[in-house]
Amino acid sequence: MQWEDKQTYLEAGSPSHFRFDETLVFLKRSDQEILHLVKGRTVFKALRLEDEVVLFSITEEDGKLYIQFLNGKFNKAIKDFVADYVTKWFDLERDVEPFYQLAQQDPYLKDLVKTYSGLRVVGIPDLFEAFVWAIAGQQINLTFAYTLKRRFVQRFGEKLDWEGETYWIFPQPAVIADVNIEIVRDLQFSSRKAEYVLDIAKKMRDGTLSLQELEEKSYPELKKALLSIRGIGAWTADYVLMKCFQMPNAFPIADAGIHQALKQQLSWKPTVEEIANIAKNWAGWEAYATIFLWRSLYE
DNA sequence: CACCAGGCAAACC
DNA sequence: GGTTTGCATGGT
Repeated sequence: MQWEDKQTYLEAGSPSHFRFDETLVFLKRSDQEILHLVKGRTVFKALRLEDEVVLFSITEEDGKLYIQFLNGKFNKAIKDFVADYVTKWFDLERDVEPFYQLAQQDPYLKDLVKTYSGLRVVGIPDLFEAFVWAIAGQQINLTFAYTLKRRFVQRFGEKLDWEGETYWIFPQPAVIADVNIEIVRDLQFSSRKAEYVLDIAKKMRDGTLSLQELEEKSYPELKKALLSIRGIGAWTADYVLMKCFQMPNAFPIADAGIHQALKQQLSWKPTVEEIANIAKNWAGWEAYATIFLWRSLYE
């Protein structure tokens, strides 16, 4: 992904099989989302890197993507960081042509890839955020999961006020590592989930768990490493591999949403074995099959 | 009022 | 060892 430096903004050609408007649909799916703001066809987001907070926007026009820096901070380190973040966030670097090839021949995907053509994985590049979101969302409905995330961010995160809007930034592990667990429980995290989140925050603060170290590993090694962490089971491991590590073969097969989406096509609820069988045809692209199935659930 | 949600670990046979 | 249970609350 080549982002061209235009001083106060970056520009890149929109990749093929990418529809910015599908990304926007995903980003707008909850009105409780406070980690970004969508206005019209533009996304606004704030990020912290070291000792600076950067506010930027992303939009698309005439087949080109633009990242605009809004609060006067755009040195090279910031530009590189934000360009990398956005590239991962929207999975822009992936050649998804092979997925479309197989999906067009697949009975469960062929209509979906036509209807939602250009949909990509919208990731969670921040590892700690990915863990917290996945753990918070275990075994509860998405509405309540968003409520938990919003409370967590508003209680522990930092914010940037800019031209009448508030931009929240997800808290760093070091902040969460030292909070009283009772405060997290008061946000209506279960005791277990609060423990998981604090354990992970401590590991990340202490450096015994880090993105750099994990990035070196292959899929099976990485999954094994994640499964050894308390609170991370098979579903969460694959969810994080898909959303943070951008692994197209990650597949949270026990996911309730996958089961529900396939149930609508089959008119009965498939077992995990039946899904594994169906998914043989998706080899290497299970994460992409998953997001199209999820997409079919919100009309 | 049941039962299910983008599950998991600990307790229990 | 495989199976059951508690967690938290909102939606249907």
